[in-house]
Amino acid sequence: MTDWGLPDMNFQQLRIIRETVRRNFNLTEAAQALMTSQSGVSKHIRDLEEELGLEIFVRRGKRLLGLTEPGREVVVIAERVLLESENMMQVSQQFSKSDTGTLTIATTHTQARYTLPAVIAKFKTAYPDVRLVLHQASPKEIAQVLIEGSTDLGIATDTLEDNAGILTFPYYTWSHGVVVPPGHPLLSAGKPTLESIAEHPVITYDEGLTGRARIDQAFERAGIVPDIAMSALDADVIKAYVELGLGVGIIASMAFDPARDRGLELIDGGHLFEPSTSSLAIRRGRFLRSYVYRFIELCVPELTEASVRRAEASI
Amino acid sequence: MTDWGLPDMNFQQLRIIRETVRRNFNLTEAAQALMTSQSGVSKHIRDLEEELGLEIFVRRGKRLLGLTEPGREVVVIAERVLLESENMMQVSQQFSKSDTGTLTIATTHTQARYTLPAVIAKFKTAYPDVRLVLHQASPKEIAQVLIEGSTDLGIATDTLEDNAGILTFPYYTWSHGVVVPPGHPLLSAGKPTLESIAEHPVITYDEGLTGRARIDQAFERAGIVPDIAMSALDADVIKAYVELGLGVGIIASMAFDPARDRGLELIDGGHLFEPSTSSLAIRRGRFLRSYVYRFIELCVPELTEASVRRAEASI
DNA sequence: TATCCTTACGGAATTCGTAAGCATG
DNA sequence: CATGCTTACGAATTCCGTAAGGATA
Repeated sequence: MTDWGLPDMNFQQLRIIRETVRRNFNLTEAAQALMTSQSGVSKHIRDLEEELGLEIFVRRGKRLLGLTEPGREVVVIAERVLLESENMMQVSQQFSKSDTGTLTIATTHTQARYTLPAVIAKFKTAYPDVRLVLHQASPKEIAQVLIEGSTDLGIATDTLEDNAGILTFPYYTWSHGVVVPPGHPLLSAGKPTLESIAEHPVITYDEGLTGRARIDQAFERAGIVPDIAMSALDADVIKAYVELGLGVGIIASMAFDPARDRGLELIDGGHLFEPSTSSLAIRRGRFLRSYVYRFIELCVPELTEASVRRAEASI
Repeated sequence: MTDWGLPDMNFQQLRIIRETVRRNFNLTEAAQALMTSQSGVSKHIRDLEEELGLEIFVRRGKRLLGLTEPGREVVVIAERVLLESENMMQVSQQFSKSDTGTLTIATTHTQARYTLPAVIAKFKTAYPDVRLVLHQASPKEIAQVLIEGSTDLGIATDTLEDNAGILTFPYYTWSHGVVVPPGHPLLSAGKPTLESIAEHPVITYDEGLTGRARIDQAFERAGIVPDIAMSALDADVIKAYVELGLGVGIIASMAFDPARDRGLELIDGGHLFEPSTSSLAIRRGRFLRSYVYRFIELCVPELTEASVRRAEASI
């Protein structure tokens, strides 16, 4: 080419440096993720560096170790470019196939199992041709797939990372409850207290999940150290062990279904634990198909497309 | 290629649709502007349309007439992508050659001739290796080259178009003055009034230039219809004709230099005309080399890089 | 030694541009 | 009929992937 100074990078190069960063500077992995060859990846990086006239990556010998100072800036811009290019595809499909496509939701077990089914049922009848992908993940993973751009919507209770690229909206507020087998002493002593609960082994969520922080907080404030006999990733597991008599369970109250969970009793815990709020989360700057907004509206009627867009526009 | 759904557009395609819009949908011109062939342009557009699965341009037969509804969206995104890709080049040069490069300023005659020389002199000593390009243009053209991205900084007095993509900062405030040949009757009658001025033929700026609106406004409010004997693009021309005795001139007062303009006298007009404000303007979202910020600071010391960036970040 | 990056090189795919064909005003 | 867009097709360029070479932990 004639060195005319026009930018001559290409999208593949940008994808490659983005992926290289995501894969911790392992070109082999990056190549696999992009379904291409290492050699191509290597060359593309060198070409881009040459074109920009600087080194993007810090190298020791032949290994890539990290980003240089300018490299950090370059990657940030590359991510913006790629985000917009993906938006372009989305916008196009919005027009060409407005009610078909894929809605990808990353969420925790609790939401997927107890909250979303009703919403999803409604959504499916309204948009039968939208393929729904439910990606079950931890809050941290949810934040990651959001910023990566592989997910439209994240739904979780706990910290969706205070990442500037992620925008959250309150979904609904709930509190924990206590589940016990029928005939359990806690059922006959009036409203249970933290103290009375702590007399039994406790089974609840793993750390960082479904408001576990609220539970720890409550006991800590009361100066009580409960005997956490077991912790699990989801309420179904907890309930199963409570049913076996291994202890009392503390779960999100919406995870209790009187009809299904006949072998258990739920005691409201609103007076014991701070309420938790589950949130909807989207990637700032990502174009969302109109049905994504419809889905959000099904979750929270006040969250119209206009209001979400407005929130995104503000800092 | 395997139709894997990954975006497979390239920058050239985006440049082409952007340029096609700018050239009023004339592919021949767009091709020339991008230094490539019409056929390539034509094919690239069709390829992109096929990839996106929609028509970007409205066609009648073989002529392109405008943008389709989705086309408008696509072009907006394309412009963002290209803006960012250009930013990437800028950022790179910022690092690789921090104090060399080009500063492109689009401005009107008045600024170029009377205000900027002092600033530019200072700038040149501070940044001897920065090439300075002064693009003299009308306010409307200035707005255009700013949004096009071919200019770093715009400086003008009059409406820099209320384009959302352009960010303006007040530069300095000034008012018009009246220039007359020595011995002119206006010099001996105390402070001139609009009435007394209107007794003579008036020579001033063309419409839309250098605060001409303020002049018209003043006369109109006073219910006076001046005899605009001649209008010109710049003060030098006006002064020349005033010197020939064709009338009294109304010019920006900073365009009068007592040392140079010995054949004329300036009468202050601050009591007659509303003051005008000249502005600095930049393209929102465009990365500016650090020396551009230094230049702005030379113009208005309070306008530091940080404050400009802050203004840009806010809506 | 196993992993990982770079370079070399041949083949595939894309892009480009000339030229001819055709539509529009 | 002059301008402008499209298509065709050969040439130039770029991109890709295999394979070999060399560096690193």
